[in-house]
Amino acid sequence: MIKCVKCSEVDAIAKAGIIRGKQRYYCARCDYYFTLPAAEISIATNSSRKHQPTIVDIARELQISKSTVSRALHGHADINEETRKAVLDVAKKLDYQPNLLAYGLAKSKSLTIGIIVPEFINSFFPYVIIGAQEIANPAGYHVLICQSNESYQTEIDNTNVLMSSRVDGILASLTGKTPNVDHFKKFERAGIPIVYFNRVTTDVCASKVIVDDYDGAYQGVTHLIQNGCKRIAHIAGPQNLQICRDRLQGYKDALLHHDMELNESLIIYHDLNPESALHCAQHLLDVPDRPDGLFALNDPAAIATMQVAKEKGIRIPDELAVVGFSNEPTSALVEPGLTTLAQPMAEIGKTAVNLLFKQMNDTSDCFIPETKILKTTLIVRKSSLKRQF
Amino acid sequence: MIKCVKCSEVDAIAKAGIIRGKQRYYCARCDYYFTLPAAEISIATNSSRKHQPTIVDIARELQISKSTVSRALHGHADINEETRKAVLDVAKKLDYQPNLLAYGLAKSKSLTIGIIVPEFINSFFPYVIIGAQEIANPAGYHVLICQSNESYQTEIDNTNVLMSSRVDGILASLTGKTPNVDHFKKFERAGIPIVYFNRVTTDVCASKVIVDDYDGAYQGVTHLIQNGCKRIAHIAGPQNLQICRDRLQGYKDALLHHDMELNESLIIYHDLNPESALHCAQHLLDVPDRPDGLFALNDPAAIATMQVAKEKGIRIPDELAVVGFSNEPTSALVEPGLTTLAQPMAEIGKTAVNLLFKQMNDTSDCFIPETKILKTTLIVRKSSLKRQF
DNA sequence: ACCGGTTGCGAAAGCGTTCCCGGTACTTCC
DNA sequence: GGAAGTACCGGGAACGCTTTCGCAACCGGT
Repeated sequence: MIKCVKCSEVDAIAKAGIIRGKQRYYCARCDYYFTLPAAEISIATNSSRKHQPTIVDIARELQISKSTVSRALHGHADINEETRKAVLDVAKKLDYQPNLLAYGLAKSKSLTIGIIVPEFINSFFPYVIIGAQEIANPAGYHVLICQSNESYQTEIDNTNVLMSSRVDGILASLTGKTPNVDHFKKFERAGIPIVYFNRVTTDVCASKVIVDDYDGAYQGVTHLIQNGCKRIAHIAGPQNLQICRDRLQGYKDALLHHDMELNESLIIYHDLNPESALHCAQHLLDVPDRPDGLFALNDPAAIATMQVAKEKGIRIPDELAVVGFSNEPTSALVEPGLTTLAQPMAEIGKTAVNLLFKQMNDTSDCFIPETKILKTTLIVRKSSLKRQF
Repeated sequence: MIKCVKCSEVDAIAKAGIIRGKQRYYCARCDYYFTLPAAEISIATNSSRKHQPTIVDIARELQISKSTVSRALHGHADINEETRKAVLDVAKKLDYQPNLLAYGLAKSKSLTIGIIVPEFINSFFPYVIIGAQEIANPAGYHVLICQSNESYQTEIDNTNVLMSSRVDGILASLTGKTPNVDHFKKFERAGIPIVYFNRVTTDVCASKVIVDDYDGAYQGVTHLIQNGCKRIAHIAGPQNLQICRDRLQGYKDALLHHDMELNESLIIYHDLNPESALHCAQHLLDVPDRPDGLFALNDPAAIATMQVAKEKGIRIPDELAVVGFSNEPTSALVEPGLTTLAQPMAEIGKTAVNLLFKQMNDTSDCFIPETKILKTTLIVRKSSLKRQF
């Protein structure tokens, strides 16, 4: 005996097909289609994921409205001190944790900043990230880390992930293969501020944090010259990156200003993949007229070269003096210690986040990007001090 | 001339105080309080944050409902192929990116897994994270990385952040100071699966991924014994961590099984802070009856000891043979190369995520935790091969 | 003509917040 | 004693999405 769920009519009911596996009925009297509720099937289905307390739970417990709870939790005005305390007590009792997703949806901000780095196996980027967190966390922001793994496609994917996550700002360091920054344009269009650091390009108008790469390279190469090197090679990076062009230029200018000849065959291009470093080193040390000095664009490349040199029995620094870039912790551990240009890694992260915050809080309609250039410091170790000199 | 916004009465209007800076009126006829709307003030306020396209935008463009758009975007059934294509086209045209916050709110899942690590300066955890991402990303999950910086309080804070972010699962490796895992219990209560890896404790019933630390330590110490060491020291870790207890036990048993005496004064406890490593090394090498072999609980501690030994002019391995643990890339770079027990780092990450997914998809009401124990491999380098032996 | 069944889509209820508006009750002041 | 002002609180829309369910339109077989 089927009763219409609306008019409780019994006689005017007709079957009206099957819908989603359930019998459908039609009540001719009230012209209404309906199916019968699934009769208490699975009252407690799979409730493995328990209900997390919400402000509504707190409100119910205290018999007040959720607006009041929300106000209380945020120390808003318009709230009685006693009420506030009561809310805070219940919140603690229920172990309430605000739902950041709901918060983000309501406020159109996620309290998250995204960081895209090419890798974090070497210490450079981890240190930058730690610096960034040191500023971001106390400000209530947390950090979503994406690594592009030196892959252009992954970098694009990462931008989409961060876009979907509705991050409030971006810190980015490009891969060596990124030909353009079109995939970052969407952040600009969406009004999401972005600060590039370290690996930047010139063809974009945005805030940047870099070190004085030209100057660092110039210093490093000059140091090699002063230590008696006559044929100085350079492991350069991908030329899409400004950082690599600057270091290359610093190398070139240092040679020229010291009246040394510039030999293109002594410049090798590294694509920043770990394996590539070894190939560069091999190549470099295999040429007939071997260099007696090397300025590498980063410490891993310098260290890789030192390893290969050792295998070949080439003495460092006497037969080959080496200077790296970054002063990663490892450079102090290798034998001999690697002379290198220290970058203020944590400082880079901090500066970048500060720049980002500045841009996020900027209310003027036309924001003027800023470029911060930090200084490098030459750290002299044994890898560059030729004995016979 | 004020008109009541309800009944348009003019005469029965009286002023009724100021509310939030605005004049309030009272209409005696309809017993109604009201204020006047703020008359078009700031039509275009600060719209620096542009509107991101939503499914409603797509729906409007195609004159269909947002339900249909949602279905189309997810390749649902109940959708006409043509409609689906049209939706996809418009989505592409508008550069639509789904709002993960809204998605998460609606579905009560964030497609995010949280990872808590004590640090990521050394290479171990980065490699684990990369392994984890290799499984998580293709499955549509992304990873929220928190580092506790070896601080118990920060670890607690991190659990709260991850709770608020409504992550769908947790991978955790504890600090050396974590006395208990009460702060992780909330995940259990909320039904959020959690897998501990590497730095685990015994006092919790959860899935774990570890390596056979006991066996690794046993192998390492045996190797030292076989290379002629008579007095083998051990830099041990905090005893709240099972991993450290196991390595210590492996060390002890290896000595006992080879009829060597166990000298408690040769065991030094490292709290895992970077500076502490140097203190341990100093202490170890300053004792009058210096050890001739060292098994360190990890590579950084082993390398720190090698550094200190070098400064003191102690020859490695002849005067002090050293074995580390983990096979971080640096251990191959130091001089002499560090003998160590290789951990399958990426494998640990992958296994942990797989275990997590297994638990997330588990529908049975009582999940049985699993512990995966991976194998270590002894990598012999020069730091342990005494010449005169 | 009617029933059984299929296909495709729309309406609307949530998800957990925030925040704008009203509204009540009370105090203060002329 | 009435108007002005203060202190608090509740209702409800909005954020962008998923999902359930209702319903129209159709088709084929009796």
